[in-house]
Amino acid sequence: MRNENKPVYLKLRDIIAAAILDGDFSEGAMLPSVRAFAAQQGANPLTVAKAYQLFQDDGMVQVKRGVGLFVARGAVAKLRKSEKQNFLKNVWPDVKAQMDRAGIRPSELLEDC
Amino acid sequence: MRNENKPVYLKLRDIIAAAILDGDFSEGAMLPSVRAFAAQQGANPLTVAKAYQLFQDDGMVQVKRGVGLFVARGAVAKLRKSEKQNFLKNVWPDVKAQMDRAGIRPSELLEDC
DNA sequence: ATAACTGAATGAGTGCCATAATACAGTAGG
DNA sequence: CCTACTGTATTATGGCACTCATTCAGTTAT
Repeated sequence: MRNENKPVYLKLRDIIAAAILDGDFSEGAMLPSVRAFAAQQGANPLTVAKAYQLFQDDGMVQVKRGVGLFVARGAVAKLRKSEKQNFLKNVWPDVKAQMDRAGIRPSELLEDC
Repeated sequence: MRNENKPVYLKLRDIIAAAILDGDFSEGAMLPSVRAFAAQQGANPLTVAKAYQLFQDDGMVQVKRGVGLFVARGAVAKLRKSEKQNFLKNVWPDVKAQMDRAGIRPSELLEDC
C-alpha cells in the first residue's frame, strides 16, 4: 500500500485535507479539537497537533488560542491549488514513469476522455 | 518530491527494476556486483545488497555465491506483471483520489487517447 | 596456494516517529 | 471567581527503519 507506510501525522493531514476539500468544513468553520480528533482517530493529541501545524504553517488554518482551530478564508481554493501543484510536480512524473515501465496504457485506467 | 523521501535501498531497487525492464540486462545476464553498483551509485554496498535482496525474495534474481547475481529466466515478464499489479492495486487508487480532490482532469495529463 | 573477486552476516550507530505525563496559557459560560 | 474547554510547550522514553564498518564465506583464475 501507499498510505500504510506513511507516518501517522501525515495520514492525519491527508484526512483533514480531504475533509476540507470535500466541504465537510466550510471556511470559517471550527475544526475538531486536538483532543477530540485524537480520540476519534485513536491517535495521540500531540500527533494531531503536529498534523494541524502543517496547515497553520501555510496559513490555511487560523488558530484562536483557547477557542479552537478554524478554516481560514480562501483556504479551500488555496489548498486545492497547493494539492494540484504538488501532484503535477512531485507525484505525476513518478506515476507516469511507473506506468511506462509496467506497460500500462492510460486507457486501461479511464472510462471517459 | 517523492523519490527524495524514499529510502536509498528502494531507490536503488527502482533503478535496477527500470534497467531490467528496459532490457539493459537480459535474462541470464550478470548484474553489477554489489560493490561495483555501490561505487557507481555512491551508495553503501550493504544498501545495494538490500535492494538486490528484494529481487531474490521474488525469485527474479538468481544468486551464485562467490560469482555474482544473475537475472532469472522469465524475470522480465514476471517483473512487469508484478509492477503492473502493484500499480493497479496500491498506487492508482490513491493517485485517482488525489486527482479528484485536487480537481485535476485526466486530459490535463495526457496528450493521446 | 594465493590473490582478487563475488555475496552475506553480525552488530552498532543514527535519526525520525510516536507516545506519555505534566504543566502552562488563553477563552467562554455559569 | 471558577470550571471546563481550547491550543501549546517541555521532557523523557521506546521503537523502528535506515545506514554502515567490519568480518566472514564462497568461487575463480593464475
